Amino acid sequence: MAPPTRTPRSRWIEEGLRALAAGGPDAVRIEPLAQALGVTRGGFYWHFADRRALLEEMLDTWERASTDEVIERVERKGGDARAKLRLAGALTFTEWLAPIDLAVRDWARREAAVAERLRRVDNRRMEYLRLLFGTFCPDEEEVEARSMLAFALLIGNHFMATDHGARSRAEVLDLAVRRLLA
Amino acid sequence: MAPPTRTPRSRWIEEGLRALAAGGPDAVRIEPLAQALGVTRGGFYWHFADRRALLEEMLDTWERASTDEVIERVERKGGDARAKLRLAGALTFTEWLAPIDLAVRDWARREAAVAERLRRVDNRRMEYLRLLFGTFCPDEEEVEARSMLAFALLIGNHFMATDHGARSRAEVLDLAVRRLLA
DNA sequence: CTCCATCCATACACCATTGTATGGATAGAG
DNA sequence: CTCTATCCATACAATGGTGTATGGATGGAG
Repeated sequence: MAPPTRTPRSRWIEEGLRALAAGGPDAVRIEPLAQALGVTRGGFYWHFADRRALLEEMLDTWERASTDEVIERVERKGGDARAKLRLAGALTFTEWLAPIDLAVRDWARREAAVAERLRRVDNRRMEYLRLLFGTFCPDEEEVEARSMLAFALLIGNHFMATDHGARSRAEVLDLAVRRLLA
Repeated sequence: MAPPTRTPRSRWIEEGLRALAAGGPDAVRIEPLAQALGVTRGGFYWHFADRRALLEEMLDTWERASTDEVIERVERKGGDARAKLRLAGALTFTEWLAPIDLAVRDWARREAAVAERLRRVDNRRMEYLRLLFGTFCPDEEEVEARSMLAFALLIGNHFMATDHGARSRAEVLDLAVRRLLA
């Protein structure tokens, strides 16, 4: 009754996320996407009502991948709070997720609906940070300050373009992280 | 010999920066810019060779405004290192400069020439941060860590979309800043 | 008053992309 | 083998931009 889906929704979404990561939301164009997938736009409008619908589903996919899935993996691996903090940071800013995160972050500045999603995602992450910092930080104000600093550090690490003399960026990052986990 | 320039280069650049701040580099389109200035594109191509040339000059303007001018103003005002740090942060992320900074930061991810400029700007800022932190921080590694954390905090502050329960963002920011200046 | 540097309007050719409409192609269920 | 759900190709009209060419306006210097 159904021949195997040749290029299903998921492939359009995947390719869309790749385009978003590489060039921002304005770079998510149907025509080039189809070209990248080796087909014409014909099939696209069978799967999606229009461009907006694709963007919407891309964000759905990203939202799930960058919160629940990350936290679940961290919890499954276990370890003490400091290890969990390091792992959570690494998993939310993988080579695949980081550029999408940054693109969405910039996108959110100009689209209220995207901002709303980012707020949900960031709040979920901060919630988790507070939980972890809270396990070895008695003062509530310090938990909040460290959580914000930690989150900002990860974002800044990707958005900053500085050299650090003899040190590598990774070394400086580690220095900063150590300070936050002290 | 010269009638008063009606809409000189500077007005195109200014409007261009406004568009960049609001919608990223892809939103800097000649036609809408002209419309915003109440003229047609006729005059644009008298001032600039093409769209690229405008973008280039916009970045020139931004580069100057967000480094030399800021540092010069901070030094003129004076005060101790901690006061200078706070002021420098406030001046580089004014309501006018902040959104341009963020847009350029995202833009730099996909255009090598923009990345090169941002590197210059960020290095100049970090240099200044190191200088100031160095006045009350003996350990060189700590100077580097604090400088990076401070810079990342300011960027993250604008790119993050979190709530903080009872506290306001400004309060949490202040908590974090205090921790960095301790 | 005239001239000319400066800026603007208009028209043109061109391009990339969107969304719609319609007619296939294809492969597994039956 | 046939049927049908699924997907693709193609053609079309429309939109919104780019850059070029050309012919004005306009107002202060002289």
